[in-house]
Amino acid sequence: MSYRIAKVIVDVPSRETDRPFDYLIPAAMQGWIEVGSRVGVPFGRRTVQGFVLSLHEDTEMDPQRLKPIQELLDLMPPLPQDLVKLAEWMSRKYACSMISALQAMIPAALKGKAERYVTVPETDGNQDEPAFPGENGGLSSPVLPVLLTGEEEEILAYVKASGQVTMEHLSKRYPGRAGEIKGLIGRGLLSETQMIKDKVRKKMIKTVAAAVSGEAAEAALASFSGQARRQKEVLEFLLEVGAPLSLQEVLQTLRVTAGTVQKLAEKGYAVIEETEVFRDPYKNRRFQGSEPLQRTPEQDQVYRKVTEALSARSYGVFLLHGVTGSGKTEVYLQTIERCIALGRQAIVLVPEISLTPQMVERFKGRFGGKVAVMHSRLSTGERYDEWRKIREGRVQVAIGARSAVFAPFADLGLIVMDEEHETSYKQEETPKYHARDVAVYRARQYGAAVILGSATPSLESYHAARSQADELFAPLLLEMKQRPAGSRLPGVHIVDMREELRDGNRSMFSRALHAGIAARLERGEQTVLFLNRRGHSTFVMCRSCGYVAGCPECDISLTYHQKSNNLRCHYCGYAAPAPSICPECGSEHIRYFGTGTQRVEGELAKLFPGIRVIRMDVDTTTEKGSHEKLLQAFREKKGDVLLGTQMVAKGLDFPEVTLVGVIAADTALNFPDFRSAEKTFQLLTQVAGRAGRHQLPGEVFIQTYMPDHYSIVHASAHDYASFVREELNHRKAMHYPPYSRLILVTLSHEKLPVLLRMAENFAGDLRHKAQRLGWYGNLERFAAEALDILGPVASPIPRIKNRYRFQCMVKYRGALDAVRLVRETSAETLDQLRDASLQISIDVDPQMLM
DNA sequence: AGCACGCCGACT
DNA sequence: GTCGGCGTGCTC
Repeated sequence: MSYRIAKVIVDVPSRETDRPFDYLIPAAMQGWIEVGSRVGVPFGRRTVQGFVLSLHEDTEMDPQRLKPIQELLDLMPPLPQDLVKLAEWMSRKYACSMISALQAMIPAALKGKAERYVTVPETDGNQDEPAFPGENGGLSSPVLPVLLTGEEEEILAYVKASGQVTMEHLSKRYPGRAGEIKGLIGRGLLSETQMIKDKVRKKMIKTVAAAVSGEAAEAALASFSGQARRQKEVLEFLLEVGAPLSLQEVLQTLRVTAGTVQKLAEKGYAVIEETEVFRDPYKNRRFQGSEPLQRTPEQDQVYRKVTEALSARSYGVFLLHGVTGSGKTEVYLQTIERCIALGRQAIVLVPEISLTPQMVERFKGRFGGKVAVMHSRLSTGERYDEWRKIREGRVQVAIGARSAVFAPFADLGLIVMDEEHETSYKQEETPKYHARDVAVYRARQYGAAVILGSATPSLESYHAARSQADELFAPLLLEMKQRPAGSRLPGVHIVDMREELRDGNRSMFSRALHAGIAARLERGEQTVLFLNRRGHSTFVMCRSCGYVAGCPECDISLTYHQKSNNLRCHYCGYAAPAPSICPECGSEHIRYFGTGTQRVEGELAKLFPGIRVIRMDVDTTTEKGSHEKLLQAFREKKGDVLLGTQMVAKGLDFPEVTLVGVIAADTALNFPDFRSAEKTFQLLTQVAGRAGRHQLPGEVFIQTYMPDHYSIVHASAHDYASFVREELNHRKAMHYPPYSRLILVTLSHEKLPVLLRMAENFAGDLRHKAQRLGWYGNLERFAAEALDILGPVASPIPRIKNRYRFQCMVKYRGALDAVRLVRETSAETLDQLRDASLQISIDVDPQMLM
């Protein structure tokens, strides 16, 4: 049986090309082309990269019209078959194109682009067979006495002399002569070929090894006269080592030249080979080994449940609700160990922000060379190599952020998702997937286990575990409530800032927090101060007229960057120098409202002269490694206070921190997002978990203007269950997730009035269709299957990059295929309106409503 | 997305 | 007269 046809998804990001195209498989590629292969195919008048979706013996197309696959780009298909299936599922679930789903699964290094080459065709016999009958060559002019201009002669001669030239190089050498080059190609005097070129090559090094041994080696050594002393030395060295060495290394150690080694190789005494090497981002790091700890009874119970599923090779999702400090990581490590012992592989997902060197250290320490790390700070080449280690089965564990969920293991056994509730698991760009959903789907494919770990599980996961309503996603709830001996949850005090103000304290520190910091300074203990970044952006405002510097292309205020003294838009990248007088009224009272953290830092310096503050925010952590350096400094007690945003709340463990202060707990609460209470609760619980993890008892102060808000009250009591009960009641009443599902549709256009009309049009169509299906408007009646459409309304950021934005929110419940409805309606709208400026973006299960 | 074809304005 | 503007249509 032979497959002659391959269905290929081409790398052309457009709605019309988001379907498979049929290609012939050339005889020479038979058996090499597989599902998941990356190929170069002719597409229109150019060559593009594509992925093989499936293989067939036949085609529904006219076989005459099919073109053959031009090249196979990798020996091993970059995508195993299961990932191709996953991509199909993703494109349905998230309304994204197949190519964007496939692209998300492979490292950027494999996003090849065609490069054009020009050669002089061989003209020995003057009747050139056209490469593809029926192609442009069909009518090719018989070889007439051609008249060439001097310019053309020159180009022709140059190409002939060089053999093969890239088009890029040629047009650089002959600027403005594109017409001539095209003409030559058109007349068949030059021929053009295209080949896909990868972004990165495999890194190759030369190695040397002795090619002789034993008696032959003795004889070889003896054969050297006094002339070739250096060669003899090299051979002696190689024989002594007895294994291949990098050429570089040999040259450096023996202080010889490459020529010497070359000579030795020519005599047949040594072999020089090209070997590929893996770029190792952790090459110069040593990791301290670690041994499994004795499991506590709680840890043991979790361990047993998960490993049972592992041994049975049965799909299972486990929601591990463990309080901060209950030892979740140790459970992960031990279950992974078991997974590896069973001959299977594991993926560890962590939020980008907590993928710190400490985290990597723990896994490298336990599993050493069995671990590949996928970090966003790696270079394209490094990422590619870590990925290849996974694909080629050289490692058993992959640890990384969101995209590591696609790690191409052959027999995936376990996926651990730490801090399961984090919003960073949802990708905000296309494909807008949620790593949790992808993890669950993959686990079903492989009969694998998923551990979702968190001290504050997302309401979606928790509710799914409690209700067991969803057959596919019904996690088993496992709890770890105990902290290890010797550490207790800290006492949490809520400070009512309204009262402070009433009593005449206008500072950002309450009297209690102030006293707390003072006491720590005296005792030489450390403090962590946390400031919610939201609502504390660094905008520029004129104090006399109220002017705020905004982006001319986006309806958003510009952010002040201290380093470059300019203003930038973080949506479109617009930058302008910071003004010293107000452009509106000319006043000099224009002020840069520094980051919240800068202001807090200033105030601390005023209140506690000589205090050493380590500030961690976007300004101080942009440089590579600065994050780690600041934490290291704090650990070495080079600072009294660690002051920062989100990033100080994540999994940090400092023995000498006995005080944690939250400057303003409610900034996030005032956000118009139905998850704001949940986010606040999660954040406060995280932060509160930072104090007193070791021998010293800890204390937490939460400053707020809403001391009675349930998210604050329950966080301060470390009471997840009560918070969830209350929050779920709200969600139910409002028909918000987990009692409904959401799809956010954003329409954008250059012209506001046009957009308005089109958005109304779209929403109207959507309503009609939903009505016809009998889905529409039943949400309020608590029907099992119901759908509602809100909007269109202006998006929270009404204009980005000079494009206006309106959005519709689809809320639905039950097993309706609402995504399909939205996708089809959006396609119809685009087809009917035929307005190139209109864009429709679909976000399924949106996390950010802002 | 490209890349070509096709039909109307300001220039040697 | 033509060089070149970008509308629109297609890609196995």
